[in-house]
Amino acid sequence: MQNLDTAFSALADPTRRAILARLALGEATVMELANPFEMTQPAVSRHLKVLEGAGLIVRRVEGTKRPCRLAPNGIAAVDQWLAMLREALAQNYNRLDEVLAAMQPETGKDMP
Amino acid sequence: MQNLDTAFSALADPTRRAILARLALGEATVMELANPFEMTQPAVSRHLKVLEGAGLIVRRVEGTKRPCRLAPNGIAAVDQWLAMLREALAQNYNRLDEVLAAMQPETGKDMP
DNA sequence: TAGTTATATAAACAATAAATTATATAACGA
DNA sequence: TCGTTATATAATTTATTGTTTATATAACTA
Repeated sequence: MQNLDTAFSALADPTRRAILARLALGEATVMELANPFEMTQPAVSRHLKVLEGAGLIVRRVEGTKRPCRLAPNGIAAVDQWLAMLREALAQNYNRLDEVLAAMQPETGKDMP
Repeated sequence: MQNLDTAFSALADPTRRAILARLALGEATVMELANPFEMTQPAVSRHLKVLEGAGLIVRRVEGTKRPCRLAPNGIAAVDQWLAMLREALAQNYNRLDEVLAAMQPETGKDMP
């Protein structure tokens, strides 16, 4: 699934996660994002393009500025996929529970 | 945070996600994982190494086999980070709610 | 012990990605 | 209109990643 590829690899970069964390506080322009990071403006522009392509942020036009904000449903696909893993882990845990419950409680056996 | 880097970039590869999805059904050896994918065994071994390095899977030794399974808390860090984003989005949504609530309800205006 | 099976590691290569510098576009303000 | 500000794009370089083939290790099996 292409969407998951782009979303996860967008999230894999620490600068992009920092940008998202900044946007969690509210809208910001490209320069407002570029300043705190020791990084050139073109570099930040590219990161924003990646985040936009992954559906994690949206931008509007305000004169010469392009304020960015978090996309409301940006992490939906990622959440859904991870939910599958979580569910599988929970089921495995339950299965382990069953195994432990089914075991004859043989006295004196040391079980880790 | 190094852990998030490795976890997210491990999840960014579709083959590795497919491996995790397979392991969601239960333990599997390297060859059991390699067969369904049209991919050589060394390639799968490398993917498994990446997943193990990211803390997403664990392996045990069973004779000459190395069965893999999902790591119980593998996605904990990822979950936690994404929870931050979700919370931020919810807060932004509440803020929007406040704005809408504070607006004078001018009659006849069409509001989406 | 010899052969086979299961996995890991190394070397090599193509493709991708992140960064920088330099330059383009386009709106604003004097 | 001219200079400045905000952002985007292009070209280039360096680093990383995913893959394959070839080879190594190590445990079963006959």
